[in-house]
Amino acid sequence: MNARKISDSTVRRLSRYLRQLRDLDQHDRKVVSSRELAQATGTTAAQVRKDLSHFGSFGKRGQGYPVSDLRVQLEEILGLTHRWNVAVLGVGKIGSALLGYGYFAQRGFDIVAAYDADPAKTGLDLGGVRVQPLDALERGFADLEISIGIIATPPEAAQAAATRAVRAGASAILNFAPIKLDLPPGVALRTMDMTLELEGLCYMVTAARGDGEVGR
Amino acid sequence: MNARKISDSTVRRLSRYLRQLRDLDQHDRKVVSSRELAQATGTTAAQVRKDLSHFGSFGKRGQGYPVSDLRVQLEEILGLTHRWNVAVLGVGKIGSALLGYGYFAQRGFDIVAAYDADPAKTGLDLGGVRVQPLDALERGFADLEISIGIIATPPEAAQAAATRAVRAGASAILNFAPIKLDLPPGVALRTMDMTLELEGLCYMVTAARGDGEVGR
DNA sequence: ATGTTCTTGTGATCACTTTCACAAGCAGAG
DNA sequence: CTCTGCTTGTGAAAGTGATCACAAGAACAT
Repeated sequence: MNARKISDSTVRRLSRYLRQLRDLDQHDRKVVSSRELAQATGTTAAQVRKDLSHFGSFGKRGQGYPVSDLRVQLEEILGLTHRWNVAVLGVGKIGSALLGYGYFAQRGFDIVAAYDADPAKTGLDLGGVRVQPLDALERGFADLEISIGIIATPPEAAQAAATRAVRAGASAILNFAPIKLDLPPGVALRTMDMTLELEGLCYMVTAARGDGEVGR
Repeated sequence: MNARKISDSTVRRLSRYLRQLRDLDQHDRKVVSSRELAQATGTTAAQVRKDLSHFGSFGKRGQGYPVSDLRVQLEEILGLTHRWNVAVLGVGKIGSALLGYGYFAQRGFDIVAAYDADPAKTGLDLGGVRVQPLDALERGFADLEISIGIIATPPEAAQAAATRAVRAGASAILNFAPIKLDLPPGVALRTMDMTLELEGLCYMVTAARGDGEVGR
């Protein structure tokens, strides 16, 4: 078990499986087949089995997978057995929306700090978190054991903010700024680029005209 | 030129090239090499050339690519020669943040309508757009020629909202709700799932402990 | 004209993912 | 105990995307 290199797309699917499993578990379903899991998450049964097989053998032939056990296993694999402390850097439109976004806490992510370069924002209480000046970042990351930084600054400030967060101890960055971030190796990075996605949609719509089909 | 099926990842990269080209163009750079474009967007020179070669032959050997021409070509390929009208469905934390997000307009996307099921929100003015009840959706999509719907409702309402938007004429959906949407074929879909990305980061961080490296 | 230097465009190759197909195994009925 | 129906786990095959490597130009200097 425990294979070497698991692809990004596999990890994403694992997350989706977990989401579905939590739901099934809450409804007291005991067992689920790869087929059903696949249908609910938009993939194929074979893909589900391959994905899981990278980490072990969790199912029973002829029966399926035990919902509760598999849920726990996936939580362990994904590193979700404990809660994670998160900081938001940049409290503009996006940043403050994230501070009020309830689903993070529900899924084990606690936003415990918020920082902004604008002194006018210092002290603001947003969703129970008080906005602090950037200079409080190092102390905050250390004291609160923050391991994930969410970059929600304007693009110009994003690189500096990310670098600073990493130096202060962040081991992962979720970036909402529409730029490429350079981070030291060993730091995990995911970028959510909204205009990029919108442009992707435009391509699909435009390319579909005259053509037959459009993406999945 | 104009190949059959262009992969999602290629389209994403094209968007990044375009972003860089717009920047270079504004700074009056005339020519750029695949190497430089690659470096700025986080890929390789060969990849840049392959990506572009799917659509034609835009460069000059020994010289590079003409910045302004290539910019226009990419805008045409991606379908960004005209502006796009967008509607936001669901005006909670995320929805209202999007209404105030300036970079959309800057990149050619105009949010021209916002809808919410909650009557208490009807009439609110957010970033210059007045929130309307869901029942005004069909009229709005038709009158304003809205082709992209952004789903920012709670997960329970997302599928219904998306279906309704599509029936009202949307040809693309950008989904912020953490669920799998089922849409008729021919409708383009991209999902931005924040908790999914956070969980991906957790995996990387967790898997890295004991192991050597962590994903890019 | 010729040579030098540079960079594109692209077939070939390589690496990685997904899909296929089926033996292995479990449960329940007869 | 054996037979039947069902589902997992997995090697092999197919498919897809990324990388390599190099011939084909383009500009400029001599």
